[in-house]
Amino acid sequence: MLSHPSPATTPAPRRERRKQARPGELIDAALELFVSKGFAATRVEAVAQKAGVSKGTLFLYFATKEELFKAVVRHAIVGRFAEWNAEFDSFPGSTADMVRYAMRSWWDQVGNTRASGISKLIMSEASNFPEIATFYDQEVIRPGNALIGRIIQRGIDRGEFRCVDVHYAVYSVLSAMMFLAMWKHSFGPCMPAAEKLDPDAYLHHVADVIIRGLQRTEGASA
Amino acid sequence: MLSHPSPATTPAPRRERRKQARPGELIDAALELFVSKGFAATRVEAVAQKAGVSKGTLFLYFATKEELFKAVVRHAIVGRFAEWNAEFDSFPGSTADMVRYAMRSWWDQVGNTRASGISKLIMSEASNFPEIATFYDQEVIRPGNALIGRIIQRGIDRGEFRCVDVHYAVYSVLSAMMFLAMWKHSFGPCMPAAEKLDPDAYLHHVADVIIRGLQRTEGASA
Amino acid sequence: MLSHPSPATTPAPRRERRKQARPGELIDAALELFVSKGFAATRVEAVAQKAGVSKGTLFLYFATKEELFKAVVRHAIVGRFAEWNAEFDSFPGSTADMVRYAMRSWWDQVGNTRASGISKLIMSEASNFPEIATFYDQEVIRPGNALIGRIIQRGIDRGEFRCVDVHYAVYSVLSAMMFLAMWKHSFGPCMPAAEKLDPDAYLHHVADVIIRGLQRTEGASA
Amino acid sequence: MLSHPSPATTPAPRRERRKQARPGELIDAALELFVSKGFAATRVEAVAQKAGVSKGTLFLYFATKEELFKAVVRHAIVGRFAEWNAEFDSFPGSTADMVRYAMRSWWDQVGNTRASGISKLIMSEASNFPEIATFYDQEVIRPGNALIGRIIQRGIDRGEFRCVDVHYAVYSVLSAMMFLAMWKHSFGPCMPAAEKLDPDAYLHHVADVIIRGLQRTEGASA
DNA sequence: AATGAATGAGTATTCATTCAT
DNA sequence: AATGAATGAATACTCATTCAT
Repeated sequence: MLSHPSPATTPAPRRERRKQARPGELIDAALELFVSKGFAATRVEAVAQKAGVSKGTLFLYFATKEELFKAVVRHAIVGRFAEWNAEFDSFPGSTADMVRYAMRSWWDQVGNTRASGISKLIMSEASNFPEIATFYDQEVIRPGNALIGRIIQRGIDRGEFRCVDVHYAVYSVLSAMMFLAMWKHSFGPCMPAAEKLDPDAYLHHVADVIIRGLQRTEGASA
Repeated sequence: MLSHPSPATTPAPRRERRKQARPGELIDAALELFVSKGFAATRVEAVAQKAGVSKGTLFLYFATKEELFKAVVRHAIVGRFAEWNAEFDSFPGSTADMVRYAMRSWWDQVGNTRASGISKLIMSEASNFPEIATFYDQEVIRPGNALIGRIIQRGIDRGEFRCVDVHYAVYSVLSAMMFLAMWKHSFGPCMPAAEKLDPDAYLHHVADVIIRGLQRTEGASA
Repeated sequence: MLSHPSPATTPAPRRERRKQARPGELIDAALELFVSKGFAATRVEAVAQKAGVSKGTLFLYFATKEELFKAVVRHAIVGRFAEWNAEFDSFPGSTADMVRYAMRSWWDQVGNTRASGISKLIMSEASNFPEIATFYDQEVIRPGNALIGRIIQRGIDRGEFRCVDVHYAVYSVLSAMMFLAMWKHSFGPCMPAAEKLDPDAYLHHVADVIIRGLQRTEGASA
Repeated sequence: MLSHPSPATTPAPRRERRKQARPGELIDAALELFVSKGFAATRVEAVAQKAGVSKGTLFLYFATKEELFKAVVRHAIVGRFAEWNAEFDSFPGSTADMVRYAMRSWWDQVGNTRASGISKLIMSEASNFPEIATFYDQEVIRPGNALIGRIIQRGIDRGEFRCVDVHYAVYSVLSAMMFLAMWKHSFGPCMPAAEKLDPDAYLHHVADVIIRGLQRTEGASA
């Protein structure tokens, strides 16, 4: 705001970068930072820098830091559920295999992806952004729940699984996956190599327990 | 695991002349705020106010906001493990009952307490406070893991459980509890009443699946 | 004093392909915005938009916002004084009529024009742009003063007016006109219709008082 | 926001000032700067510095820059009208003297005071702060108008003044004072000494013209 | 011990200005 | 000539931290 005669202010010769600077790159950068540092502790400047653009450019695409946050969440919710539901309808094998397949699928396509950070992010920030939590619940949690529920119901219908309360049985599977996602983005990075939780082995063993726990048996009681 | 003199969970019944505003009250207030808003988004002034003291007083007891944070975490970790280990050594019933008892115990004494927020807090802030994450791992995760591990091992030793890989089987139990704690402090508060997850039913059903999944059976295959 | 090709005061009837978006349109747009919002609070983008061109184009014509400001002021000062001076030299009627005529002329050709905003603008920004204030003083104030001064002197010379101190008597006329210009661009727009100051009536009555105040009389004392 | 282990950040030992830092000092400083630079071009930091406090302190007393602005305006409107109205009711002399006295009074108590900057400020910012302009109109302009109107009416009632339209005659007086106030804060400071408008002489001569213009006479016509 | 006024480094956001197209 | 994406210096406002009382 040069409001005075201005004694020849050098206009500063800048440039350097020239690009499409797609909002996508900003969202990617933001996702990573939000996930690891949280919303409040992430500086927009850091996001811009990570995306290789200037602070100003970020605000060209997202009016506020909060808008950026919402965009990050929305972007990560590329509902894979339609696709998964279809796979489910035509799944040929046993329901036990199906549960295993579902968990692996989730891991390969979501859990082991940067997108899994969203789960942690949402859980961490839920009380700061209730509307987003609600949105996430409807767009992700509920459909995910429904999908798992249908799988378990199939097991029951086909006589493979016990007559469990589907509503709660779902959480056996869900909690296992969510825990892994959380872990990966919280303790994961700061554990010494020796302590690291191996996701594949984790999924294998935990799925095994869950499946046996759901299956029909002759023996076993409380 | 309610660790301070204040006997109730009610918002602190402030007596007239609150001489000696104990750091405990500050820690309680801080815990609640850190859990719901996160470290960065919590203002020390809000903590002080919630504790009924002035901002200046807070700094009398905790040199920095970060020290306050550490104190909150340390304070919540008054390892109940020794006690639990003792209970375990003399537990009379079946290992299945023991698992159920352990999960309920955890819920009654930790999960259903404000202290459970610590889990969420640590997970959320782990990457911002790696040393605390490490500390928490050593003081809480590892002992907890060990305890659960001993229980499962007992089941195996006594022929009640299958010969599972104890190291991973532990996570079946752990993930179920951690998930509940996270949920309670993230989505829990913003779900409509109808959608609310009932912790007791959750624990009951999930424990059931896990126990059956661990138990020896004659039938059941992949 | 409408100084650009655009013949009307209407918001510029933009033709299809506005090739050659003349600087004049930018100056018009800038004048309006500077007058109502002030220099600092006016965004160049708003000026460009109002002129129907892009921000970049504006800088094609004006190196800086400050240059634009100067151009606006300079442009509005196409001294009508030569013309008025000529009219004065050949004015046939009484000096009282002449004063009235001068005030009406000013109103019709300047005051009631968007150009009158310049007065307000300069007064508002004088301390931020002293050189422009000086410039304005020399190009507008002083000539205007001189012109009014000559009129009053004529009245004195012809025995129509008292022997007042011309230097100060001038301000009786000047202040009346400046006040009207300021009012129009400040309170004017935000007064309820009922309160609005009617410029014609204002000029009529105020001119009347001034003229009688300058005229020779037999009675009247302090 | 120290979110990392923090490698011993030097907490910066500052202090230096210790005072009552009354909001009044901030308002004074703000008045001066707003008047000379305008609202937008005034930096809050400059205001704080001029008041001898830190930026943070300013925001301790005024939530936003705009609140500060409003406080400045409100503060300057210490309605002197009650007092003036009283003086008017018991004024012993001629109405001509009264007009002279009123103008001098205004100059001594307002115009020649830092408070006069408010007039300029309001006029300059009226379209950016319409609500304040309205407020000012009601609290200052209207009462001022009424007061002058009563004086003129007195002149008419007592046969000293002609039967002018009081509503407009008021502006003869008002415009003269407002012009002086504006001038003082705009061109005043940037005129060479030789050119300076002498307020006393200005008021004297202009008042003279106005009074004669209002007074009853035997001669004089259009 | 306790307070709360004061501080100033830090951060989101704006906007004049540049430049490849 | 004209554009509009990109830039980054500038500025309002926040909040952890200090210190006289």
